[in-house]
Amino acid sequence: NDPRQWSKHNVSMWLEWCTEQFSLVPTDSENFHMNGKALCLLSKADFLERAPKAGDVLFNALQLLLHRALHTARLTNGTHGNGSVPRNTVITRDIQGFGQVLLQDPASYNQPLQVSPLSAEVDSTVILSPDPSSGGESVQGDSGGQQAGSSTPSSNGPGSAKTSSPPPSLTATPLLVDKQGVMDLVRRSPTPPTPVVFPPRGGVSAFPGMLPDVALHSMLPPVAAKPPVLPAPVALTVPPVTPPATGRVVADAPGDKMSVRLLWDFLQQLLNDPEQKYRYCITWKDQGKGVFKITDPHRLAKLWGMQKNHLNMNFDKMSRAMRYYYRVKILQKEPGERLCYRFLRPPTELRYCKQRSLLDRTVSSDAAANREGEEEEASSALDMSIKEECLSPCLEND
DNA sequence: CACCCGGAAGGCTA
DNA sequence: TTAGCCTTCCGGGT
Repeated sequence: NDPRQWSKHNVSMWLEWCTEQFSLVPTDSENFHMNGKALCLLSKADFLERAPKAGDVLFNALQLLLHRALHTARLTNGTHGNGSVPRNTVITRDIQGFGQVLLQDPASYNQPLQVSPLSAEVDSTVILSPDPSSGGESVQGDSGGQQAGSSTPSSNGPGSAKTSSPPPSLTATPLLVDKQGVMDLVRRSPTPPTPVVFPPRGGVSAFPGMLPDVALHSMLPPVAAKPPVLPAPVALTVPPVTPPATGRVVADAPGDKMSVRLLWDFLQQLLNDPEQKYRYCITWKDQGKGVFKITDPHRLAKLWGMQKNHLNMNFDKMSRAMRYYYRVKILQKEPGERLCYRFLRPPTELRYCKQRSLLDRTVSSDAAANREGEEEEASSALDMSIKEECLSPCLEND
């Protein structure tokens, strides 16, 4: 019953169920093609972007579920009754130099979760703040076990029939979402439901919606030449997620099949952030040419690690991944300047080229031939893939 | 010391 | 089971 434990199937059933229950404009379930963990990491803006007409209600419904799940977990665990901020969670194995993650009061449904900027680089714990009414939630990262409600929804597998009744995981709960309550929340919502628009920047598009930007944004200090020494937690929106047993911290990014699981995409999204929130760690040098500079390799690597739920990520490892892109001509090093790289293909091209093998083939055939026809061949292979991919619906709004 | 490089092996996911 | 995409580790170079 904990939405964080839903499978993709559960998520899509929940979507259907909500649509019917709340008489919502049907939402393309492809836009929410993710598991519960990822779903919980979406911000309200993400919801609105994926479901402009129903996102508000869906978001609030989910927040209610989450709130309830947290409450249930607390009751079940009953471990943290000792006042102030309980330290309950180690997010995952052997975190090195990672910032604290502070989960905020879940009562404010419109602001899922808060994470402080990467801090002193010494703390390796994730702290879930207590619900105002009681202790905190405790989740165990390493144990692999799920706390409260450990009978995971995965047991209600694909066998469940498509009906108008709530998905199995929902029916099991007495009342998970009160329709009126959801509508109330929507009404009381301080910010009007406004679709989020990511303006394209320059020649490179910003892949709207692919990155649960809130999650990332919240991990970062506000744009500043030098990261602040970490004051109070910055408003951040990472829902109170259970430390992922297997999944990714940030999301199985929906909306695009490549998603931000890919490094180049991640870099592009940071570079193209509409508010330039990440320029302290990565910034365009010449956007037109795709040249960018990594200004803080360690923080960038931490962010990437966060994205992939590899919290031991460092720049050495991340740069290794980047070097694999040399071979397929996605990236190249800018000679002579440290930490300076160049994208060799526009993101629009890359987005459609899901199969690296395609790039590989292209590149290797290039090598076999001579250097001259390189780009053309690569391009034509990409063109083919683009043609194929264009047959499927495209969420892009470049 | 920090960055850079690429081989090798292995993990995770779809 | 497999392919893709890293992640991790490493030895070596600048």
